Amino acid sequence: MTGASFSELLSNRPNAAPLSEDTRDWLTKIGKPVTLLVGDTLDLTGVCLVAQGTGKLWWTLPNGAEHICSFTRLGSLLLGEYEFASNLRLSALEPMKLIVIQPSELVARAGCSAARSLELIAAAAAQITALQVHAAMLARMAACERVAAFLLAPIHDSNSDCGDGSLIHLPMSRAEIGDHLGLTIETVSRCFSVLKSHGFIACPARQQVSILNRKGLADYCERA
Amino acid sequence: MTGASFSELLSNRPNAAPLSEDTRDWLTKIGKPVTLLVGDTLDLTGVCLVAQGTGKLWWTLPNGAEHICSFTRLGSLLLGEYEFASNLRLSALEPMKLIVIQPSELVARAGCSAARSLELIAAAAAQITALQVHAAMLARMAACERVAAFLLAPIHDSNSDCGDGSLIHLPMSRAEIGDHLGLTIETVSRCFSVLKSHGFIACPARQQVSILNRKGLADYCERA
DNA sequence: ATGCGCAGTTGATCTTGATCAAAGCTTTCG
DNA sequence: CGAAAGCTTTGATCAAGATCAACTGCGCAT
Repeated sequence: MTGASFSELLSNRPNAAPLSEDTRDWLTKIGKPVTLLVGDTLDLTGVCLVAQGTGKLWWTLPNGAEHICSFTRLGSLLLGEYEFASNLRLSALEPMKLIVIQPSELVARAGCSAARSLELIAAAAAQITALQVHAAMLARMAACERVAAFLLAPIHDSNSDCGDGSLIHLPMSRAEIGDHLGLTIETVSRCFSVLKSHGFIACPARQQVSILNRKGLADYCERA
Repeated sequence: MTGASFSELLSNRPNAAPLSEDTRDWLTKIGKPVTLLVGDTLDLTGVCLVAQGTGKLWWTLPNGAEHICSFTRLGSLLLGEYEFASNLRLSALEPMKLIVIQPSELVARAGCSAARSLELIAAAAAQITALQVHAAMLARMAACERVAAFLLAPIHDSNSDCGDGSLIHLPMSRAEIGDHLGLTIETVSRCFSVLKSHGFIACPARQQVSILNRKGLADYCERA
């Protein structure tokens, strides 16, 4: 028997937490605003809400290599630093606006709102699911399939209609895509070429990808 | 520059959530007890607290292969199913006792206890960190290093002193270890042989591993 | 006790992706 | 406009791990 399709699971990959307007406002009020320019890096020391721009969440491995845990997008709630010192850093790939909330503030100001806290739990649970899917992808999918899945991730859909012909802006380099997917620059590039040769995508310009056949891309992922 | 050591990060890998006695009692009260025999499988439909035994948390990939997200241990709080239907299943590797809590119950019964909710958030954040480390491991570490890291994971330390000479009981098969680490049965077996030949471990009996040189194992992981 | 069956180990070969190397493009800056 | 630097792409080779296959050893049941 087979399980849920990857594309189905991937579409549940919002590290953009499904927070309500109310909770976003609340977090914005109790947190401190931070602005990052492209290339700026912030050592995360607490929970962080992304109010604008795309960034990469990464840490340095013992051997000095960089591993990108995830790319953030508008609305992402970064919870990984809630209480551990895992050396996570956030670097801006586009100009970013953040709200940084110290966990202690979260506790002190939560007051009596259980509903609000439970919304945060739901957001965290969504991230757990997303990370489980990502781990399965790293463990099981071939290189090109990972790249295909990466292109289908909703993180890219912010400004597009998500259908065939939609144009995706990729603010990250091939190296960064590789660092996220566990591949080298060269392999990522070759995978793009393969997906192009299948007619699934086109690369009209640097950092831009056009999805020519979304269904084809999705099916391609399913082989894993 | 190099980041935190893997073994350091791995030691932060409690999918055993650091829940307080009070919160565990509360969850036990609002949840429903479930008993699993070895081999029994439960479709997870909510949050789940592990009160006894070890299990595997897994789902089926589109191609029919099994991917094991994690092995649970005493005290694990399984949150991944909080609101998504990601087809996660829990199978018992040892006799298990569980407390299954419906998310709706969690909301309805949380009452006014913000502190309690925030403790759940902390538990979720710990899992997020653990999953990020696991993803980095899958993306970057070589086969033998992954197996070494797996043996060092605190999940195995329940009944041992954690020092050199400590004996670990592994209730899972080579195939299951491979399904968790993204490796085949054969590769896992070969890695065990390599670690034995280095004098890091010994396998006195089926499903048992003796850690002869914990420091050596840890250093071995750091090469990644 | 004998034999069957399964988990684990070991060996040989093949494939995928990493590594090493070189050549195109783009963007930037003088 | 032109040179330089940085991405990206493509090619050739190599190595780690998958795959295919055989064998070992232990547990269990007849």
